[in-house]
Amino acid sequence: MKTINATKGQILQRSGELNTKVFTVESGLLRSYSIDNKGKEHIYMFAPENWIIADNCEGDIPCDLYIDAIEDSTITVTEKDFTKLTSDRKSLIKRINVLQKRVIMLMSSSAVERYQHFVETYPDIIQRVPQRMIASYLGITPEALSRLRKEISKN
Amino acid sequence: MKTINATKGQILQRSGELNTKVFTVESGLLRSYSIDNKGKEHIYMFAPENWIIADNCEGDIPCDLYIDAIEDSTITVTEKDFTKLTSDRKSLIKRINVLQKRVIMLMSSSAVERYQHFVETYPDIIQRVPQRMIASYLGITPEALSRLRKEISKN
DNA sequence: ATCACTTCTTGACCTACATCAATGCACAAT
DNA sequence: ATTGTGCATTGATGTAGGTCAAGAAGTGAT
Repeated sequence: MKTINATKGQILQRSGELNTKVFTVESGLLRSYSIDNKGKEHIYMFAPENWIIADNCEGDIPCDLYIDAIEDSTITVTEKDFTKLTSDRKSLIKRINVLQKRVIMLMSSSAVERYQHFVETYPDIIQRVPQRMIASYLGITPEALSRLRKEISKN
Repeated sequence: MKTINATKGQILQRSGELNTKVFTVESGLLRSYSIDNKGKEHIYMFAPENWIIADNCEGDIPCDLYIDAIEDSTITVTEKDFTKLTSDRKSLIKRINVLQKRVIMLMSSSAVERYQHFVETYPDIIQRVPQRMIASYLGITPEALSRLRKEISKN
């Protein structure tokens, strides 16, 4: 654990990095964001004084988020130590990670992409619930899901 | 902590309830969802076997989510006990709660509503970041935010 | 003072998805 | 067999917000 100063615009973490750290903002303002396949930024969160900001991935997994300073900031940086976590806290962090991906997807992916991601991630659920519920989970109407499936099956 | 059986369609928790429980699915399938002001359902999550499902609010706060059974299910029900939580776990749960609200909003609220909610929730952030970043957080373009602010200021 | 740079705004047009309404289809109850 | 009920599909049309392009206004550097 150490304390660093970051100047406005300085990037502290890039998407794809491993063994990312946890940043605690002493003063200033940080943000985390992803960049989609069209190069567009999507802000996941802002972190002013006393907030903690990090990508909620495990150490050996490449992270999804960029983190940079919106203002000149003072930050303490700590290692993630998953070995020290209770299984209980670990599962909370995993849940946060799932939600992080969901938020990013809702902001940056089309209905087709969200559907395909859902099918890959929860193939078993698809078999067990009516389509209108999948639509409701994806944030679209049953009509839209029906049409989009038709479109996908053509290719 | 007790074990119960729920039949398909049975509602286990309604939006607005206090002191909501934590449900662990032994067998079957549950879902949690919110209902927006137009009466439309938005599914927040599915919970098959071995998943835990709950509204991530503190005991004395009215919850946002309905929970019901999509299949006949066997579930263990436990009390939330916030007094027993480490502050560390408490803050993870709070973060999950914030993300829960964000996911629901992204699925069920208009850009105007999301903006107004942001202004109320983070009035300080608004002062410190350029509008285009607010737009990026809300999941809209800077142009859309500009127009929407103009519209709001008329009334 | 001027230039470069960024942000915000505005206009014209476009598109992904919503809404509304009708139809077909499967399965359960009588 | 028939009627009902919920789900999926399809068509026609509507709309929130996106895209692209052009100013306008502020800010810092030289």
